[in-house]
Amino acid sequence: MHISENNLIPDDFEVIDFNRRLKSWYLENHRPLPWRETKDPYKIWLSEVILQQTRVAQGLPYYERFTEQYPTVFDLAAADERDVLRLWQGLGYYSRARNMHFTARQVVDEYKGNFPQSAEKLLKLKGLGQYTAAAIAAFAFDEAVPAIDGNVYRVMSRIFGIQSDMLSNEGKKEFAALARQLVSKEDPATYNQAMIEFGALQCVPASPNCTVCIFGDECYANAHQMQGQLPVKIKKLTVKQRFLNYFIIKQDDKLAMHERRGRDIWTGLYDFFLIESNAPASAPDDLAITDPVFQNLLAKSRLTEVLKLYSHILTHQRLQVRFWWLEIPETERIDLPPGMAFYSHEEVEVLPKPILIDTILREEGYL
DNA sequence: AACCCGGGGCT
DNA sequence: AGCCCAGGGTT
Repeated sequence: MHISENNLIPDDFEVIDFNRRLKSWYLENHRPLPWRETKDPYKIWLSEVILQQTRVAQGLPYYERFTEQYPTVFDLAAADERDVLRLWQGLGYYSRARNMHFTARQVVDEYKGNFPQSAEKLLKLKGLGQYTAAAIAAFAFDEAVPAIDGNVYRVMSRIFGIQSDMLSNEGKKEFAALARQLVSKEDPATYNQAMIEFGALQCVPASPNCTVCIFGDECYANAHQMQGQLPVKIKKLTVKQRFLNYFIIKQDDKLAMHERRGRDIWTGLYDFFLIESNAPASAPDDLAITDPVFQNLLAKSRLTEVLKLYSHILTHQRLQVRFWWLEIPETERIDLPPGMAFYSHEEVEVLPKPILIDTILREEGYL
């Protein structure tokens, strides 16, 4: 295959024919998903944010709950962030929910509830990057822009033999240039759905069945048996090991919790009094706690160790977590560490929590 | 450009 | 154990 200088598409490659066959494949093979049954930009936006770095099977129930609880952008804008995060609990990447809530309010306040109708304008909104802006523009407003997600990178790199690093800025530009040439001007909404679905169902990451692929004849990866090498993703990920020691301060069936703030993990979610250590701690003494408030707390409480050690894996961190119960007698008057407050059983249930915190409360029989 | 941000499922 | 997932924000 010869590739001309200003064109990533081989001279003998027919874009119109490619689009026709892709669309035909999509109409026969696509999954019926609820966000494909609507042109409502709000619901499309919601589905796109939920599905960022999240599989359909995992995101689907969340989409159903969100559209029921917040059917319009006005409902989401009127909600408390805490309730939005609670509904998001378990999906991870919680800044997605906080940004979505922020942007819902902006769309209501500045745009009277009407989303901007082009990818260029949508891109200015917080939480919408190149992919999501293009997806909403194409799906809701039929703009002829390519929405390039992980599936699409894979499909393009394999069919056209693009070996640039899809994670580098340079590589992204090359893929974007190719995608602009491919996108259907007649039906960009179906084109984009089809590219994504084709990557999800046919051109899968591992062991694709290329013998039944409609593009098997012209696919570079198939011809060169490079399905396992494409797309090229060069990532430098360092996984940090952390040791978390949680003290669940309990009095009169209430738990002391506080909202996490700052730039660490789980911002906006609630957890317990936490002491991080550089090595595993087998007893509170190992932690060399000098905080007088906590020392007083420890002196007046009954300490119970949770024997099970919890390991929690994040993309970039491996958490080794130990919990202790700190039960304060009902008659004891104590001060909590700064920022912490007691929450009743019912309140603990509805607070947004990291899945790890929710898990241990269930395993300990509290929830 | 590099780093940070969750959780689940599959191989 | 490593990889992937309808990525985006911050610095």
